[in-house]
Amino acid sequence: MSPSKAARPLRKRPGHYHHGDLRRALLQEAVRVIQAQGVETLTLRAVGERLGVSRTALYRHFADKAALLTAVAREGFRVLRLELLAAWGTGGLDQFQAMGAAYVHFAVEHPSHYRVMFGGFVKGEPDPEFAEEASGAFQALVDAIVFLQKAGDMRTDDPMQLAQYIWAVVHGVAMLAIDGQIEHQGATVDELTRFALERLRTGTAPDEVTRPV
Amino acid sequence: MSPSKAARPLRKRPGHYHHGDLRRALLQEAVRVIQAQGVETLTLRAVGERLGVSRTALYRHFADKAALLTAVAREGFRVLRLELLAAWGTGGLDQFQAMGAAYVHFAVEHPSHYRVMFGGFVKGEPDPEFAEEASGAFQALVDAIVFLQKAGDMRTDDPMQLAQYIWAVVHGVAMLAIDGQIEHQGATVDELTRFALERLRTGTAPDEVTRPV
DNA sequence: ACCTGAACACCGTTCAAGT
DNA sequence: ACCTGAACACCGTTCAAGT
Repeated sequence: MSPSKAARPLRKRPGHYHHGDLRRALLQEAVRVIQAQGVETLTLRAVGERLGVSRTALYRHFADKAALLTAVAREGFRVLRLELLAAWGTGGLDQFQAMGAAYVHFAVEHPSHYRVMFGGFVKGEPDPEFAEEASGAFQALVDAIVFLQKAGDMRTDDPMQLAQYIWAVVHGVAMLAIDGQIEHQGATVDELTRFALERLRTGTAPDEVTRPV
Repeated sequence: MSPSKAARPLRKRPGHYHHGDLRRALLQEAVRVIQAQGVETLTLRAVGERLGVSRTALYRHFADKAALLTAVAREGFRVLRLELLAAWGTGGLDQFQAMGAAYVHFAVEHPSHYRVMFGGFVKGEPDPEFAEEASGAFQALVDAIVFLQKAGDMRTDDPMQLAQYIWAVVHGVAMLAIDGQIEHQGATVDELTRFALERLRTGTAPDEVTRPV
């Protein structure tokens, strides 16, 4: 068996002074632990040990534990944005539905990531890069809404307000799904997601009582 | 200045062996700390010290820290249910809107309570009393939906599914509000709540294209 | 029954010192 | 520049002992 040929060394070779790309390895390992066992079990000491590095080495790359979590959240928003954009594609009402489904799907596939992103771990206005990534994902939604409005497929309220509302809906479904509150009641996440997106579409449809022909 | 005449002694009188109602005092103090500084700063040692009690006295009343938090969450669901019922009153479409507003209001007024209730601190199926309280609040919503359906004021989908959807909407708004993501964008929580409830109403209205007279 | 005090096995973080 | 190892000030939890 040859060792895994991962692009980056996960573990420092003993005796070697430098790790190579410790920052990336730290992030990767943090995500792995969070994914596997939850945020609250993440300890910096265990991360260091697993990487074959002293427990204080981390402080060369992150100010503290909160900074590490912020970096994880930032990465989460980046991936989320990409998946939203992929679902949206060239745009349209059906693709908008797909975007909503992709949102919930992301949360369900990366529950711990999602919790770090929205769990209140990122306080105040700490990291500008984080804020940029988060608002980037939000912007993908706003853009889609404006597109639909121009096509006459969505009511023409303030796009920002619509975006916040729609975000709240998928965010709510995602959170309940992660907390297991949906399946606990005999329903499935997919069913609820479909239903929610259908209600959402009805609720945001253009109110053209008399459609101009 | 006479001392506050609170019904229960917050602090044990030194020398006295029993506290009086330590369980209630612990709960009360935990809520105070969480409210003031957030869940993550809550330490059992500080709680004990503030109550003038050893740091292990707590274990006579709660199995561990998680059990204390579960008790806080349970109390939160109880208060939430009461406030939802108060807003609903004798029922009706307007009262249903008031119920939604009351939900968001509760979250905004008790953000740390709310975080404990939904932050994933309560794992698995630990406390039956907690589960009962949580599903009691949910039931208030289901009952209101059935009422509206009978009155012909809401579409007649499965009430459970509708309830989950509506819960997701207000939950989403509440979470975004608590995270400061709404005001961060120049909007107010009240505006978004109003808008969301309006869209919600449109999306769940009975689809009677031809209304029977 | 209820509370105490010492002890255990952990944390995150700091800091002088090494390479 | 980057990493180390000891140390500091914390945690939650246990347990024999007191009343």
